[in-house]
Amino acid sequence: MKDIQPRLIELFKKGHCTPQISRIAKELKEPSTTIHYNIKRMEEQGEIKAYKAVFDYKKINEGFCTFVLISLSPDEYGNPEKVGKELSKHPEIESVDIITGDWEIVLKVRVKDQDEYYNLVKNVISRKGVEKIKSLLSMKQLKTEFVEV
Amino acid sequence: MKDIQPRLIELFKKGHCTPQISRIAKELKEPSTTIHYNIKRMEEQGEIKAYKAVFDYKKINEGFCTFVLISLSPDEYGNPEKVGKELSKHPEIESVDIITGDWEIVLKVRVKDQDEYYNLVKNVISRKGVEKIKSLLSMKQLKTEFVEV
DNA sequence: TAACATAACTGAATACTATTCAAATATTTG
DNA sequence: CAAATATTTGAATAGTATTCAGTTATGTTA
Repeated sequence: MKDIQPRLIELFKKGHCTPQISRIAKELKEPSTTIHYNIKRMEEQGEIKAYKAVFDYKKINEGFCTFVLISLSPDEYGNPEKVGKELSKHPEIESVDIITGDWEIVLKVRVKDQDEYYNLVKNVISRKGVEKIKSLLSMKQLKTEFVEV
Repeated sequence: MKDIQPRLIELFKKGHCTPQISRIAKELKEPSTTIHYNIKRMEEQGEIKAYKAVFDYKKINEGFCTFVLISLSPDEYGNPEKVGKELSKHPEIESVDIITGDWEIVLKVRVKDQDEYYNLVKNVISRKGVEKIKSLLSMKQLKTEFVEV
């Protein structure tokens, strides 16, 4: 047992996949070289950022999912990008957006359970500049990353 | 000009990609047949749901991104899944979660601009059973679908 | 509108990669 | 501990991406 799976999950979250050119060609009824040409152009122009896997997160022990609304303290209020970029580095955080309204940042977070979530909030999210947070706990996920689950 | 691009985007949002087994094998320094075996098992067990592309959504004219908090009316309050599943069908909606707290459902939505968003709220989101909504507008996306952008 | 330049498309040849298979090794179960 | 099951692996095969050169379409300029 080499414990390949956790390493695969780590790689697949961010990329390590590639388009299925010939299947797309068949489906769109176009020559595969034409599909190839168009895909490569989209990659060069930066329209496509990555090819990655979507998981059944429950099955890979990341079934505890929350949206975290963050309010920044006055001294960091004008600089949400700095805080946001720091948070982006953490693998448990799926998305980081700077938003308008009552809150400055919204995160989507995936961890195993409440205990892990508590630790993440304590050690990562509640950092300098974060004044208040509100967690919306996902009870059930019907669609994620454009994929119905 | 065959206008391949919009068709590619549609396909890539949900799948039509595949793992790069030999590159993963090199990176993990394991035989590619071992990698192949482990990936296929994860697929069979349903741990991997899809292989898909992540876009620079601004560049593909989906730069207007919001989180939509939905409150259901008393008659649909006990049945958020029905409403959520309906909403899941729409290609502009990236994710649908049923949540705890003051709101029942949270969506992540991607459209071109404010006009398109207005139409989506009017024609799709404000349906029977949806009592009140609150939109959090994403000013800047630092990370999405685990990919830093 | 004609001449030119550039971008998009495509078939054939090639290089690369996934997949299959059979055998070896490791792990679990009774 | 024996038997069954799961995992790992190299070699052979099947399948797919990529390259290249030529063609067609589109856009630009005088």
